[in-house]
Amino acid sequence: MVGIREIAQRAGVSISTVSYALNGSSKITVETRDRILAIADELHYTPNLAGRTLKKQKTNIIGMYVNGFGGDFYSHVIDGVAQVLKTNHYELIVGSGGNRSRGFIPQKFVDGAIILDVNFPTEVIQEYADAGSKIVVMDRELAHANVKQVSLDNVQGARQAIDALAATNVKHFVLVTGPNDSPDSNVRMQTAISQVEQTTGQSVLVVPGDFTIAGGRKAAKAIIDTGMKNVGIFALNDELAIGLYEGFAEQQIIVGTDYKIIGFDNDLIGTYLTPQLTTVDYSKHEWGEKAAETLLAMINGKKTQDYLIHTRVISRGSLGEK
Amino acid sequence: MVGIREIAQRAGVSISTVSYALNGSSKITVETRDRILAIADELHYTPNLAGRTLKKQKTNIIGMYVNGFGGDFYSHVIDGVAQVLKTNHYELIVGSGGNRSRGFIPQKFVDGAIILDVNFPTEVIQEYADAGSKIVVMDRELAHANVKQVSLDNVQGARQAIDALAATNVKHFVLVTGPNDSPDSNVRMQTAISQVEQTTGQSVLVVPGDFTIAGGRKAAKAIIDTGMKNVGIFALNDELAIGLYEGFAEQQIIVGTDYKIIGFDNDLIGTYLTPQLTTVDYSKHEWGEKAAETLLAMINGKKTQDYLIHTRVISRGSLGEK
DNA sequence: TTGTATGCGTTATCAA
DNA sequence: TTGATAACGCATACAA
Repeated sequence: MVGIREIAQRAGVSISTVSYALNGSSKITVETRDRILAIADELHYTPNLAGRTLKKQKTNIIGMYVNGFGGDFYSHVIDGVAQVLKTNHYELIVGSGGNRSRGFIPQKFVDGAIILDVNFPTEVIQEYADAGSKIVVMDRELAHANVKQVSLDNVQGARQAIDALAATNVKHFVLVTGPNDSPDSNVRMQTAISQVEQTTGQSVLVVPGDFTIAGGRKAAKAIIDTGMKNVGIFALNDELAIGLYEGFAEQQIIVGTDYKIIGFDNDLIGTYLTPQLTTVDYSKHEWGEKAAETLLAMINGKKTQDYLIHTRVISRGSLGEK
Repeated sequence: MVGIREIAQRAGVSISTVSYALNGSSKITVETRDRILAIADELHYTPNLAGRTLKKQKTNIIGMYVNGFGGDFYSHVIDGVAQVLKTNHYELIVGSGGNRSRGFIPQKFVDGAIILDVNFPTEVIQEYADAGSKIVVMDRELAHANVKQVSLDNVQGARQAIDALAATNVKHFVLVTGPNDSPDSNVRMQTAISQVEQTTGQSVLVVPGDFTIAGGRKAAKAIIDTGMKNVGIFALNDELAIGLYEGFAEQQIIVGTDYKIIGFDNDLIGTYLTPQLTTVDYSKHEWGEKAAETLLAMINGKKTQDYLIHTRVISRGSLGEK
């Protein structure tokens, strides 16, 4: 490992002079600086991160924690985060699936963290925040001086979904939900239920799901078994909707007439279904951007506030449109 | 930041005693150890990574570099890597899209790196390896003492694809390729061409693509324009195949009769096409596992060799199978 | 069994 | 303009 010591020796100067040269200080002459830089280059010198971090107590690295990398979703969120960090000269590292790299947060190896992983326990986040780490959460509510939220506007999205369904004059409303412990699922569900009651006066049938394709398939069977016709289904995410399609297809039922479906998330696969899936969309990229911007503001001691990402319906055909 | 110094003070011992206690050394009495650990726990002590790294010259962190997180692909590979690392008590950090975090490699912040990103320049890898970093490449050939390859058996896969097409007695063979500078594309193409010549004696039409859906759509137009019928198309990846489906669909052409298609990669979306896409499959998870195992072996100074991931055809319908 | 002292690579303060 | 030196947090050889 070649360090500033070796460079200093070769250049016949002290290590502090080398440090000045490498950091572009104006305290030394241009000649010495150039000479030192040339030697550093020749030796393929790269500063040691651990040493620098130890001294500076700052890494310029942000940690992002996600649930997994599957599907099209995280890709766009991470891209949004990465873009903002890049222009602000921060590094991004991504940890997934509850591996121990979350330890980077209390160890201060990351200057801040962005969390989009329901499996990351809230108590742990709280503990880290107590210890002084700056954190942005994208998937829960958490009031803490060192934590800010950048969340999806699930309320708006659920209302839009119900309104779109109601506009097709369906007779029955069905909700296919996510897991019980998912805040996203619960907010969407509660909002949808009250929205149906307020705007149509009708009641709602709730079919429990789990945000997976398999769950949607099971839900389809349950819905068929009720014998109801002209039903509008709000699948609380697109994976459930995909499962519904599959479940209905097994019974030769085409979506869009007796069963109208609207999803949530605008998953790419929805565009490959027949008919294409109508869904609640939002900018995943923007979501990531805002999370990163908020975190950087916190780190730099600027004022910030929680942020909501707005939603909109993309009409594609699964409500029988066109 | 609470460090061993503060713990030592509270416990009325020296910092080395604290260090021994924290590292479970048997040099100290059980009582002092427990007492120290209790205090550490009470103060919410977390070891500082930079300090420890500086001393140990080892981080137990592996860096993985991918092209992006889009789609279903990287998810499985990363899972495979993560699983092996976890059981061996290594951390995984993932960098994507040419961000500067690749600097972690020469800075020795990662003990080794796994690269699956064609945009990661080979010269840079070589330079890092020259400087002593251990690296596993999954997407290119690179002979170097500090670099091992864990690659897809593109030759086997391409042969299997051509054989499957040939078995349907197509008259014409068409290849839709990836970018010129993609080793995957080039190996598959060259193998496919010679396989067609050797087994059928026929010649091959090559339509340049770029591994994207848009590229596939364009290729579909080009193929239709030739006026050929009964043609077997080997799309060098599934995204191209998806684009082909779309391009054919625009002309009301259903895949599987005049145009038979086989893809490569077994992308999830292929199962949502009609007919479902027949494709060359391989275990993405195993690919990741082998890469991680190889890297760990290198780090631990064990003997290793390059590894090939084998392939197989999954028959689903786009060759006109039932 | 515990303490003292040194060094990992870097930055930064102070003195020359 | 440059150099000597301390400090960051931790691990460990050696002394007590």
